[in-house]
Amino acid sequence: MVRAQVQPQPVSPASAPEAEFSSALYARFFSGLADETRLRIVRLLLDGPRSVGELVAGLGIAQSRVSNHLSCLKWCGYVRTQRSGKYVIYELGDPRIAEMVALAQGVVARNAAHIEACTRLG
Amino acid sequence: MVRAQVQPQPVSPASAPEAEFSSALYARFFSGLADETRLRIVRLLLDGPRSVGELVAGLGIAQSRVSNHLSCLKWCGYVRTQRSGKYVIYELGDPRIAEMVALAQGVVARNAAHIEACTRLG
DNA sequence: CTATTATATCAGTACATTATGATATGTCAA
DNA sequence: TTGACATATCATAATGTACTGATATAATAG
Repeated sequence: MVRAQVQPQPVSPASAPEAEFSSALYARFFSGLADETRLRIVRLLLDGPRSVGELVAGLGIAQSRVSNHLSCLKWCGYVRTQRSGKYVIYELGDPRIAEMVALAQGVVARNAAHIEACTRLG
Repeated sequence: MVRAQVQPQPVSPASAPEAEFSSALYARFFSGLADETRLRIVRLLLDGPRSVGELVAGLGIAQSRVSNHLSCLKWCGYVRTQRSGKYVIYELGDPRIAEMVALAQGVVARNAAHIEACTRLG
């Protein structure tokens, strides 16, 4: 990730025709949560909107790294932004994100040992 | 992915202590769905249990490739297996998987254009 | 306008994941 | 047994993604 050449652009509302299921699209979407840093960001945002600086502080990693991941999350619709003076405030883009994380929590809890031992991913 | 050296092993039931949230673990879990092939497999299994051969036929890709992805999905708890003679039958490992996919559907539909245009993932 | 702080972008490199093809293992039927 | 089919594993090559550090853009204060 993190090869940002283009900026996320606002998409005209309701432009998506109830998406006939494209696995490639969904895979890309889930990739948004398939990274530890991005997941930590989403977790922080579950508690409410945060500026980039607050996220950088909360995560304890380089600003450019955070910014790149935020950009990625924005593309996928996980977050949206709003400028406030010289700050940019990020917040979750959809209430269903929280639900997805909650559901995952149940499945992960049931399989934590397995997942931990997995030799392929992450 | 697909560097299988070890076999998924059964985990003692209820061995996970309601998981204090580990982002690394969750990221790994979501990685399970962050691949087009694996998502196609999950979709096929939404319709019911399938043998490996049926999945290979349905996907139209190499058997070893399917097998590797299945192994991956098994680690993460997305699927479970059951041998039936010389066949191995795969089925979804948890009803919450279907819910997660359904939720994602809503968010993706809302952001399809964005995600499609994303230059980083997938 | 200039300096300062906040955020975003990018090239290069390091690293991780995926696909392929060959081969191994398991099951059954004859 | 042996042969045939079903599934799993693995090494290697190809590809994709993440991190770093430098720099660019944006907004504000002085």
